[in-house]
Amino acid sequence: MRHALSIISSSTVLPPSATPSRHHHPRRHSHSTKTKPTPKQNPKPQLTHTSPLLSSSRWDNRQSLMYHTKLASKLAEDGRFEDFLMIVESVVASGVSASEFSALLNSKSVGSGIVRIISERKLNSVVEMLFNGVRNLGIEPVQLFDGVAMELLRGECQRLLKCGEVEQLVNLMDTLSGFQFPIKELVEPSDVIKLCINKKSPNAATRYAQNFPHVEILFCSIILEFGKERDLVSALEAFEVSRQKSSSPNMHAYRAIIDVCGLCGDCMKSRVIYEELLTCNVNPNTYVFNSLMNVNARDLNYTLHIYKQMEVLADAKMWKQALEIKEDMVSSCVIPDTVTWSSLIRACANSGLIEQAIKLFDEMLQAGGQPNAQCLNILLHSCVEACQYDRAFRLFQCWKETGFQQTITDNNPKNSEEYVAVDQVNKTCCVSTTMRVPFRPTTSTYNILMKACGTDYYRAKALMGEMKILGLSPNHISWSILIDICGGSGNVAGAMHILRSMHENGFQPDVITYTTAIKVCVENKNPKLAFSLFVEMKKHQIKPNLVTYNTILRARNRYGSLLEVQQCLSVYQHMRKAGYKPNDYYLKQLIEEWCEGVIQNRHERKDQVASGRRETDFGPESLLLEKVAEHLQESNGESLSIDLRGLTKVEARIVVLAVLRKIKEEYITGNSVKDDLLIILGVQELGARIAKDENGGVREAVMKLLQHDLELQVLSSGSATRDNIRRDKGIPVYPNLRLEEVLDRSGSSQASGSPARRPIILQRLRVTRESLYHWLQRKMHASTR
DNA sequence: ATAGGGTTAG
Repeated sequence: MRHALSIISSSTVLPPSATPSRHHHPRRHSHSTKTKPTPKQNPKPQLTHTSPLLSSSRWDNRQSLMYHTKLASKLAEDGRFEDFLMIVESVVASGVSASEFSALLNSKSVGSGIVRIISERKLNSVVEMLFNGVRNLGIEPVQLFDGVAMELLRGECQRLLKCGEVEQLVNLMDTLSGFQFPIKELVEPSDVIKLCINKKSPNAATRYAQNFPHVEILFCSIILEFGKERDLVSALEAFEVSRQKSSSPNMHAYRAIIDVCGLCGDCMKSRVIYEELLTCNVNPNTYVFNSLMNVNARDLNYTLHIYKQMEVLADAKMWKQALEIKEDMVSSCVIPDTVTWSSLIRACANSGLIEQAIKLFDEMLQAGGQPNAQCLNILLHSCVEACQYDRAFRLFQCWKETGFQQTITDNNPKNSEEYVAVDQVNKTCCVSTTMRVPFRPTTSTYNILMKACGTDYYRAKALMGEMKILGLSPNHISWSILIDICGGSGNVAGAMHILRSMHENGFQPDVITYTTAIKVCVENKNPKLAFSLFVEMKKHQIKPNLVTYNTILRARNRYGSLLEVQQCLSVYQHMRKAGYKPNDYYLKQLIEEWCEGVIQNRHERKDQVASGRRETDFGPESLLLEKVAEHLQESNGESLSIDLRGLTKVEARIVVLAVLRKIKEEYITGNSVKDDLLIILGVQELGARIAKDENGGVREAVMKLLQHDLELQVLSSGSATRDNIRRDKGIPVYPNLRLEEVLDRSGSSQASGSPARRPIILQRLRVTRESLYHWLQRKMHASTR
């Protein structure tokens, strides 16, 4: 075999006819008797990989393709993936499209090969090698698995689960998910996690959890599950991983581990964790506090101490407790300081309680508190958050006029006498000790006020001028806001102008600035400009973040051209490469809409879309989008074949429509249809009965779309179409590597004992070039009317 | 210890 392979790797390629027929496996002949071997038409051997056997006869090509397909399948079945890859590689190198060849492969063989490797515990490195290999050739590993192969793999995973082979199972999941393999379909995630818990393996549990988008939630449940088992050590280990893996502190995880400390009777540990949280400068939320106090309920002193800390760390929804504390303080004649007042006000403001916040501010003044700019800014910001822009400006006006040396009011100036009167009373009530010093607005104040301008660009601009008069300098935040407002008023050009003028003012736009500008373009339906900004920011070494990606992909409106959809898909792919989890939901919707645009009677379709069937009918994540991306790539223009395997019927429809839309776009730009359109539905052994539901109704759905909706002429594949497989492309031939040789030397019992294997045929459809042409004609005609 | 810009569906 080594010898054979060394010949393979040499560059000399001979046509199959050069292979002595006695070396062929007899079974193979029994299937090829239909066509008599034609005499050598072209005895000249092909010498390089780069010039495939285009001149060889049709018979030779088909014959040798089938031969290599069988050989590859056999090698895979024996788990000899290195040799397998070599075959696939050479077939692809000869010009056969990778996906078409993979469709021919007996996926059951590939599946059982992998399963065998798994059982031999050699799995990870081998599977990884195989998957990387096929991926380099342009085949997604998942394509190697059809229903039967998946079933085999699933069976093996279930066995590992039953036998409690945690490490092996999780290793496998890790490897597979690295290749976008739908691992959820192999074993129930909760079962795997349960097994990890039972085996006391937090490491395996967290490793597995990281394969899922909702990893934070899974981490929490792992921590809690260990807690239920009273296994604090494992829970802590899982918590540690969750802390390392999440970019920002996950309060849910903190709460979970504190609860678990309680469950396991180690309240001191919970305190340590809390202290750690504080040293990271993180504000725990109410839930964390509640749990902490519950766990430490027996130690009243500590609980009280915690309770006191809460009043500084006032967070959202904590206003109630905060107010209670304030009451306590006031009733015990303790006057809170400015920071405490500010925190109290923020607690209310964050909960959207502006009335309460303003009331608190009033109280603060009455109690002799010394307000400062931050405090006012908090108040102003809460008005802006609640869209009470007028109020924000009135408050600011009041600030400018009085400097808050007396009680403020944001009500009508008419009532101010009344308030002054109240103030007088207050002044006499409170021991008038503190002198109130007026304080100046800051850049932040103006930034907040600019936000309060809504879409009034000129007002915002005037504020920026006022800022300068006061000796304050606008910062990059001010500029970002100005861009946002200008764009919000529909003035994209103006927004771009501001972006450019930032440089002159000495400011570098940052991620947020660019994201804002991109948002402006997207909202004003200028995706082209949005993409150019996206390119520009990357050129300036500014890394887009999740918000940036979401913003540019968010454009919900219909994308006009093929180019725009291609750009969109490429952003999507970049995003995944950058390690962000894209929200497929939007993009799927966008792609679907774009594709459905090919159909004329859109009103009819809209109802169908509105009926809400689509959410339920999508297969493994990202397979659809990758498929569409693959088919819309410009380089793909020549080969008109669509591989629908692995897709649901809804997805299959979208992919077919995408290709049709691409054909249409190209037709408009002057490129007419060059060939029939091939649609690969799946593989099937010759003579085997087609199970109706095997392909989930994909065939029916696609037929309905093509024939009924679009009135295209569709030819179904039978055994007759086998002759057409790659009739125009060459197949490499390696006379020294023979199927029988593989069978003989592999020593596999299946090899000699198995019944004759049937040749595999592609189940596929062919849409004729003529009918596509007519369809385009009809469309053009309809659109000019 | 307190403040300001871009986002997130079901």
